[in-house]
Amino acid sequence: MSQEFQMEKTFQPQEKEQQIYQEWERSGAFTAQRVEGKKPYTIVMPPPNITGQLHMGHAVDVTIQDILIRFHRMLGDPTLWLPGTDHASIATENRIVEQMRKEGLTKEGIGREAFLERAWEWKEKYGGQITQQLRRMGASCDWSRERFTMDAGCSRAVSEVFVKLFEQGLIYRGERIINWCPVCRTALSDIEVEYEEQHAHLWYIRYPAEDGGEGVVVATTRPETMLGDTGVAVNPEDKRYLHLIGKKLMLPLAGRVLPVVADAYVDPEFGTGAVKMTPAHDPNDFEISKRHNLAILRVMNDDGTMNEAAGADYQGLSAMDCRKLVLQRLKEQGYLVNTQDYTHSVGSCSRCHTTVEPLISEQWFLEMAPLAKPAIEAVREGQITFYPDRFAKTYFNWMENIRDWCISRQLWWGHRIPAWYCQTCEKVIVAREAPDTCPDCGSIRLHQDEDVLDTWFSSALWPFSTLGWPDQTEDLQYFYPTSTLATGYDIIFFWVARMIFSGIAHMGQVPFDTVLIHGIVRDEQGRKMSKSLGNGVDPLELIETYGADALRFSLVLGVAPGADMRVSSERSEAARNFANKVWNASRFVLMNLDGVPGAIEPKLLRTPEKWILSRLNQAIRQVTNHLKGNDLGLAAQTIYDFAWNEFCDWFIELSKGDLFDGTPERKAQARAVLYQVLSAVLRLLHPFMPFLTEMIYKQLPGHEQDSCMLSPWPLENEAYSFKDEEQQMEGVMDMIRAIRVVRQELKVQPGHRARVLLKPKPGWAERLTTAEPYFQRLAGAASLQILPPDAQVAEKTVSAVGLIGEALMPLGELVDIEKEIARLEKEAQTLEAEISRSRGKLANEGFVKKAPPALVEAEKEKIAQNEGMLETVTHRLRELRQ
RNA sequence: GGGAUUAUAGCUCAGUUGGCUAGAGCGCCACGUUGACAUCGUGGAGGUCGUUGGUUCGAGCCCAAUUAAUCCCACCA
Repeated sequence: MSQEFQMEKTFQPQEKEQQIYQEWERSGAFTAQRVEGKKPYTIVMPPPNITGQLHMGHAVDVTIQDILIRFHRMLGDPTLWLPGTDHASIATENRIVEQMRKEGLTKEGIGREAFLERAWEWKEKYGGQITQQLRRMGASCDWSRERFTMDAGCSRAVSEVFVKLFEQGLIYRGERIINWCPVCRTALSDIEVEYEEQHAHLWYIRYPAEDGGEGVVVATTRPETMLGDTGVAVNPEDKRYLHLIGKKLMLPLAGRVLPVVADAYVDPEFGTGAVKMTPAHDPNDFEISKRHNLAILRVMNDDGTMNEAAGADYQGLSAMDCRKLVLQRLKEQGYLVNTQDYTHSVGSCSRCHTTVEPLISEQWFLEMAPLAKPAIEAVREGQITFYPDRFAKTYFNWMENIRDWCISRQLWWGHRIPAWYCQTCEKVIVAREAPDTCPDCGSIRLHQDEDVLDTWFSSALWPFSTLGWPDQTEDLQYFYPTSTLATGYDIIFFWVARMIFSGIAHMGQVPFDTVLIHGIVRDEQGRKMSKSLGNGVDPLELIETYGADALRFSLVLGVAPGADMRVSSERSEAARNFANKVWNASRFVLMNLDGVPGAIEPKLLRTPEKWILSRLNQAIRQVTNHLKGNDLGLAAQTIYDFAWNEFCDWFIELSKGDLFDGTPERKAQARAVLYQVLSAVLRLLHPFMPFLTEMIYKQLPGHEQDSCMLSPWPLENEAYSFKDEEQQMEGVMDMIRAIRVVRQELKVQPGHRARVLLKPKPGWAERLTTAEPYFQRLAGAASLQILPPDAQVAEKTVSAVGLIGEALMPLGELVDIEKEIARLEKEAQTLEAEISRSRGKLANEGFVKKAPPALVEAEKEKIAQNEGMLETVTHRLRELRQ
């Protein structure tokens, strides 16, 4: 062991991780370089909101992207991972309002300008916090290119797009029924509304005829809206109501006169077959009313209270209070004819969970159909691939039924809509820069629209706005379109779909070729993590306890693409244990090296060395292919298995003989192989566990000045493909396992060393001439003696039967004949069952004729092996029974 | 109402174009301080891959039906 050797006995991630990250960042290695003629690998990071803390969703996002980025960096691709943050208009504004409320302040009280100042202060404070936390995860992104959705460049892109779409007629302003959140006091888009089933009532109310006749009974879930009714609709085919069509009804409480109209939309089977029309507060009523020219009467204020039009008795009441009063009055006056329990879904604001009110309002909309069409085609034609591909269906399903997007928000924090209204001539001016005068009348009395844009309007431009668009920057030309977009399935609609149509519309090219979708993180009980449940697991805490590498590894190992995952401390613990295993294997190798090992001499290699090198080749191939195929879980599993089961459990143990007691020549080869395999393992593992691997890599003799992150990805080496040695090792390992089983079943003390007399199958004797140390080290053998096939052993022995022959161990008084017979009988049974299974397969003509020849051969081989073992076992049994 | 997903060891989950004598981690049982690691080692028990049909030489994997659970979308008052 060298003097300066210094590795702790267990892996202690906490101390070193941040230091390593700082070194990486300082070195400039994250900064992307454009290399002409070389295809770059680019990811734009889904920008986390500046509202707060890193959560598990970010942790998954970041881990997946960082794995891909580090992999491609090591492959030698020019690699850009562009980070940034999102202003998160409504989420941030709510948080600031909340903060102000605690100080006794209101938005309106301090005014727009002061509010925006506070918002920018917030951004400075918390925007930096989350990017620091991304660093804790090990995210190797290019901070020199960090962007913010509201920085000058991104804002310019937003204006540019808005103006362009307006000029194309795709952005328009209009009065429509929108989803209104009375608490956030803003319009919402359809996907910002979450629906859930609620137990409610269906109230049946009589609307008498104008002349005092019976009229009709209507059913409603929202009786308070009757104050805004302007008609009643029935189905034109409905015989019950034919006589009323065109007649007038009297609206109870309000006393207004309502026309009865006929519209095919009305389902005669539902309720009473007569529907009250509240065009200002229901999207269907709005549509029907437009067809029949019914009046539109809005009875609710922006804060969810009833307005003047609702009537003096109701003005100022909340919708709920109004409902109670309306029902009471209807009851008193005899109009309420029935009340039914009823379950229906009610929409709530995805931000504050207040019930949204559909109401008519003048807003800005983006017409979707013309944008959606090419975006659907692009995915259909394969310009973009979804992984797993089923999410393409989700995408199609949404895009094919898409409705216009309400893009204006009655908020202050965000991109202010670049529209100005002339207060003299009422012209609407949409422009990139604030105009001085009205182009029509020359007036200088211009007023900018008060609203801001939906946060996702700017996110939709992220893949190109961050690269400098609308300028044709070198970055934009080189890095666009980007490569992979990794995100959770919960934001396919919010973000992925919108980036796709925006990229096509403004860049003429799709924004990325691959969409890698992951699931959401759940708690140990499988529940969604949420603030209200308080079941969120803090990734930073896990980093503190287990290290960032363990957290990262636990988020990909054993996780199928697109599948939800549960976090549990067991998972992190398992990953931490693996990190420790790698640490200790490295520690062992480093302890036993003496400077930089010499080259591997293929001619001097022994079987286990050829075996591990050959197996390494396969591991490299599999990990590489899995990573290229976006199967991160399988890639992680492959490294895990190779490093732990093959390298640690077998190879390191097998190398000890040479390392401790070998000739100088043998020692040198053992060192060289250990060094080479360890180096490859570290590099294969680096994308998953960057800190650990970097720490160890720098300790490898000869690599003190190198970075694992920047070292080349391991390649398969044809010269190290040794099929025969792999087979040999399989045989040896099988024999060793067989001996271990026998020893444990007979309860042989581990310290009790037994002579092993091995009767090999034909062809194996000469391959086992140097195997003694392996049996000594791993099978508790005192010695290994190879017997001729016909040798008679006089001593009382137990027998372990393996693929390559029979191992006899004189265990003296330990041998319990009865036990031994029982054990062998069981073994014989297993073998017989297996042989008959194989026979059955081969007896099947179809199998022999149609299955691949290699498979048929393998089956025959199995029979031969199993028969050989069975023969040995039965022979042995005969001897014992004598 | 439409679409999708899941159902594999006690628990949590892998299983890439059908070839599996079905794996891992945790848990369980037994043994273990042999010069990297008890955050470890060795061995073991434990599954008719939800159910029923079908395609195929061959099905955990493909098809159909069925049961159960979950999720998303949808304007039925």
